[in-house]
Amino acid sequence: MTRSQQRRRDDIVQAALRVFDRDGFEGARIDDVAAEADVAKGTVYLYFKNKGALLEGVIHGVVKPAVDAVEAAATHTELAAADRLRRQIEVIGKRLGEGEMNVILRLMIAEGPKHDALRRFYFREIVNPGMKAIGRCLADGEASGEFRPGAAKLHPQVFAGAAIMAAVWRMLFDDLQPIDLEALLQDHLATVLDGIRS
Amino acid sequence: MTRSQQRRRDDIVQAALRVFDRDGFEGARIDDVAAEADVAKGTVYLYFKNKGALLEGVIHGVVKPAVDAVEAAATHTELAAADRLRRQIEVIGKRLGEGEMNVILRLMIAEGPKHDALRRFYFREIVNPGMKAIGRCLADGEASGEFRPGAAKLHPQVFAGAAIMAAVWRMLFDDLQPIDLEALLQDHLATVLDGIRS
DNA sequence: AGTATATGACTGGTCAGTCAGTCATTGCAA
DNA sequence: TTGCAATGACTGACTGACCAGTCATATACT
Repeated sequence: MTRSQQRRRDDIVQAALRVFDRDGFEGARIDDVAAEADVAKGTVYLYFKNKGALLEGVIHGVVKPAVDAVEAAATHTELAAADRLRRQIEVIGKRLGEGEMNVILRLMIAEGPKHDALRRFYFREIVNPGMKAIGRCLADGEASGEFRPGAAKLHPQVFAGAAIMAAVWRMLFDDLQPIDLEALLQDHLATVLDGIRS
Repeated sequence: MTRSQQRRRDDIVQAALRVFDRDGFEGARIDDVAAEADVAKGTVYLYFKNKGALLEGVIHGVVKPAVDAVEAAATHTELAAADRLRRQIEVIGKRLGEGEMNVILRLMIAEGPKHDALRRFYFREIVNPGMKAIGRCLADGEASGEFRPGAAKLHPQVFAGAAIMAAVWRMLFDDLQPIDLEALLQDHLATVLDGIRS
C-alpha cells in the first residue's frame, strides 16, 4: 500500500470514528462517513469490504496506541508496586474516560455481543494484558511485603472498576452531573491502596 | 386500563426485553417482538406509540422493582454503616451483573446518547438515588467514627465501580473468562471497606 | 347492534453495497 | 517533446432488501 493510499485509509478511519461516536455503529451512515472523509461513498468500499470491516478498522486503529501506553506504564519495574499500580490505573482511567478509547468502549458494549471476532480481539489485546499487568503488580507487592498477604489473590477487576465506572458515567451523565475524572481516580486509588497495604 | 389490557402490555414489554437483549435496540424488529409476544404487529402499536416508546416501556418496567430493592437495602438504619454499604453494593452488583438490569445498562449505553429523556429518567430514578444512598452511609460512618475522617468526601462512584465493571465484563467477556460475581464483589468490598476503616 | 380490540398486507423511506463510467497520472513510442 | 495508451483510484446514481408504522378489515366481546 502506497503512502497516499495509507493516508486515505487513515482519513476514512478517522472520519468513521467521529461518525460512530456521534451516531453509534448501527446509526452511522456510510454516506456520512464518506462525506466526513471528503471522499465518495464508493471509495470507502475500496478500502473496507463492508461496514463491519470499517468498524474493525476503527477499533484496530485506536487500540494499537492504547496497548503501547499500557505496556509503557507496566515496564517501570524499578518503582514500588503501589506506584506502578497507580500509574496503570491512571493510564487506563484517562484513556477510557476521555479520548478515543471511550468511543471504543461504547462501540464494544453496543456491538460486541453481535461481533464475536471483535470481542475476542479486544479481550486478547487490551483487557487480558491489562488484567495480567495489574495482577503482576499485586503479586510483586505481596512478595516484597509492601501489600498485605492475600493481595495477589484479589480480582484485578477491583482495581480497574473505577476507571470503567468513570468511562460509563462520562458517556451517559456528564452533562447532568459532571465528574472530575482525576479526582475520582485519586479517591479510588487512595482507598484501594490503603485497603491492600500491609 | 382493564386487567387483560395490562397483561397484554406486560406480555409485549417482556417480549421486547428478550428481543432487545438478543439484538439490541436498533437491531430489534417489531415483527419479532410481536411474534415473541404472540401478537400481531399492529397490536404492539395499540399499546406503544412507536419503537422509542416501547424502549421506554421496557426500561420503566424493569427500573421500578430495582428502585424498590435499592431503597429496601438503604433503610436498615440500625446496622453499622459498613454493613449497610456492603448490602447496597451487593444489591447493585447482583442486579446489574445478572438479571434484567444488565440488559437495561447495555441499552442505556448503546441508546442513551441519542435518547435524552431516557438518560435523564435513568439518572433521576436509579443512579442519583444510588449515589446519594452510598454517600449517606459514608457520612454516617464518618460521623460515628467507624470510618476514617474524610470518608464522606470520597466519590460514591468508587464504591459502585466494581459492580459496573462486573456488569460490563459479563456482557462482553463472560464466555472468554467467566468471573465469579459474588467473589469479585466480596474482594472489592473487603478492599475498600478496609481502605476507609478508621 | 355496536363498540373495542386485534390483524397482517401494504406503503414509503432508508441505506448498505454495486458498478459502469470518469479522470488524473504514468510510461512509452515516434 | 509531444501525442497516445494503459492503469487504477475515484465517483455517485442506482438497486434490492429491509423495516417502522398504517389502516382497511375481521373478530370478539357486551
